[in-house]
Amino acid sequence: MIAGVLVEVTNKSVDRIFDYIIPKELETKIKVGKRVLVPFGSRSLLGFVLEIKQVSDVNNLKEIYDVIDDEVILNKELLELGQYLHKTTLASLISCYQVMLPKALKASIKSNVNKKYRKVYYLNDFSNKKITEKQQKVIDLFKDKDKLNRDELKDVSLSILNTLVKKDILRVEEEEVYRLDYEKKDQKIKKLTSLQESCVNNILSTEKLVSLLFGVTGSGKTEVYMELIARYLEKGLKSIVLVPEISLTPQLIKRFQERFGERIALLHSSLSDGEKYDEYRRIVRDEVDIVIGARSAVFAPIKNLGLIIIDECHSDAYKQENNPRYNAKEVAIKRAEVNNAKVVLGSATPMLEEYARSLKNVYNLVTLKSRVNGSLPKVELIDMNKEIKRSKGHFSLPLIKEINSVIEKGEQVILLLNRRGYSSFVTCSNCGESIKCPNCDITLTYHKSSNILRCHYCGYATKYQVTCPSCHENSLKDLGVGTERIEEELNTIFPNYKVIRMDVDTTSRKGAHKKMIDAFSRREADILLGTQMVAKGLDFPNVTLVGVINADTSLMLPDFRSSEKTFALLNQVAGRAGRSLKPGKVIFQTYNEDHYAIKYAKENDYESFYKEEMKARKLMKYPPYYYLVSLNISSKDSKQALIEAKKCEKVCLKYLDKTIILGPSPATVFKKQNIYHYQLILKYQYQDNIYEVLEKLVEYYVSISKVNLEVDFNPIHL
DNA sequence: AGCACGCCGACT
DNA sequence: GTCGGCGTGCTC
Repeated sequence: MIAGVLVEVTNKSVDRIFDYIIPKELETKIKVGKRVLVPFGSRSLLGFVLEIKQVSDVNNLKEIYDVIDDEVILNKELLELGQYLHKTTLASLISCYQVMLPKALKASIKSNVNKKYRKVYYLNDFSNKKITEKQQKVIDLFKDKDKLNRDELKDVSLSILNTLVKKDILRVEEEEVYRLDYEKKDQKIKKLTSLQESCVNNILSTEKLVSLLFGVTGSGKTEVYMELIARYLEKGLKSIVLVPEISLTPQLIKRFQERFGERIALLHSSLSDGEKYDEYRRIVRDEVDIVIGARSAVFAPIKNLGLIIIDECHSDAYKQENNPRYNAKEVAIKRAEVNNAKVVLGSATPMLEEYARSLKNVYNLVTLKSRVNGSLPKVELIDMNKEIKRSKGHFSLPLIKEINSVIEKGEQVILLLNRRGYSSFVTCSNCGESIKCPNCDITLTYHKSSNILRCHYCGYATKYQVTCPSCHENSLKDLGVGTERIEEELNTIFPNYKVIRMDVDTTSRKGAHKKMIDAFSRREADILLGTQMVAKGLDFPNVTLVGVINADTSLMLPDFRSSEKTFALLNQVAGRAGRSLKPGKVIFQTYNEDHYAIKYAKENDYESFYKEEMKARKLMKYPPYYYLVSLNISSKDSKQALIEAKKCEKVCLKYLDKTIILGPSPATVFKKQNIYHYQLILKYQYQDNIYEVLEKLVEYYVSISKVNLEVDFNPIHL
């Protein structure tokens, strides 16, 4: 018998099936979807068995060394889903399979993630054996149990146990354990409002595959999700809940655990590889009813899948920005089709694509217009063009006043620093030069705590010095605003208020995020200052003021979605205020009072924003009116990169007759890790052959090792 | 991707 | 004469 194996090498040139002879002794163990160890050239590699057959076209086959798994890793659905990803993203098939699996189950010879075991002791017959007093005490512990694990025997010294084992009174076995502990939570079920109830019924009764739950912040979308999950469970159907990584807060997890107890699996980046492996195995073993996780949780091989919920469906976090460049929303819809399941998208600010599909009746539109508690907070705009003169640092007088009055009342404040694209960098005030990475074409980011400048692309780091390398004056200054800087300003303006700073730097340590949120909800601080993180999904009833330091920085990005992103961010952060009985207030500081994204965010007027933005998209031929594809052509040799980019343009011009082709132009980051990047943008409405043509093009570049072509369908950024 | 093979320069 | 640079080509 012959096995067709896809090996672990993530290179297009070997991304195909290699045939191997199955040795007799492995014939019963080998199955499609299991991992095997095979000889490959001069090395040994892991690979997935994708087919088992009688004959091969290749002679001189080698033999499979070994089978790795007892159970199948890639079941039928995952096998097909991988093929689907491969076809729709043009990424290598092996990378499509790897992305679906936790590290422990990827085909990788280097992975050392294993099951965790602990010792369990069983009591044997001990009649007519001599037993000391201490030993008897241990035996007494077994009085109504047939086994005890090491934790339950932690008061007993190991030497006593060892003696008992030697005397054959106790028997030891290794027992597999899960690493994650679940605190038992008291069950809480909130009664739904009649509005929420009718949303649930609407979604349950729709014929449509996808429903869009369009609900303002604080309208209780999570309650709707939980009720839907419960109703599906009554039918024996299970659910996957996707949440953007950044919104997957301990608060949210706790709410689900209070409702559904232990039958939840979490798949989430702050878990260790071992913990993820355990959670994955609980899913495979059918020990959970609900999977909650970030993007890749959409691949969770849960049985009897009935419902996939995608919360904050406007978030760009559902798109993977490296290969395979898939979008979890599309995968969810694909899985729902295959499993005869339903998809629920939820957001207060849906992506234009999603709202447009709902208006066209492709999706079932369900609206949840009012808040559970009270009304939406009042938003005030501060025109920083006028206010900057009387401001202290980045804080306008009205914002300072408001912060004071709120904290005097014993209430709390959230401050958002809209930092996108504006991280802290260093510029020479003499010659105007800013410090760039020698390998990549971007400015280095200044990290104050360690006093180094670091490149976010390649990790290059250098010590910060005041001497400018270009004009040799001592004039290098730290510009741009970071949360650290704002924190300092806060400490100067409000020396008596306690501030918690939450950003990538302060939350990277495991559990740090949860600690900060807990501390803030216990009112151990007056102000929570942070980046996007503070805008997403947090629920603090005592927060009555939300301030946005710089509402408009994200408008400046060279990105066709910048208005949409700004609107969504402002809308969300505003939603953090006044979530309980106390009314909330929101202040946006801005230099662009009249921009429609700011104006409609102030009014909380999604529909008007939608109409205005749709006009712009139509005019500029952007989604949802046009589909986009971005091609990235790269090479160590910048000239060759351009030559090949022009070649690609020619091919597109020739075969893609109904497509608008832009470029080639230098990519947003032209030089990255000493490789030069050119970009082509394709825009089309109807172009049936586009996958075929681009697949051919990708194939062609497999054989050209000096040049690389990457294709991104429906890119989020350009 | 790795790793072997192979063909040229600078060293004990 | 040999060590080692990295360009090229192959992996069932």
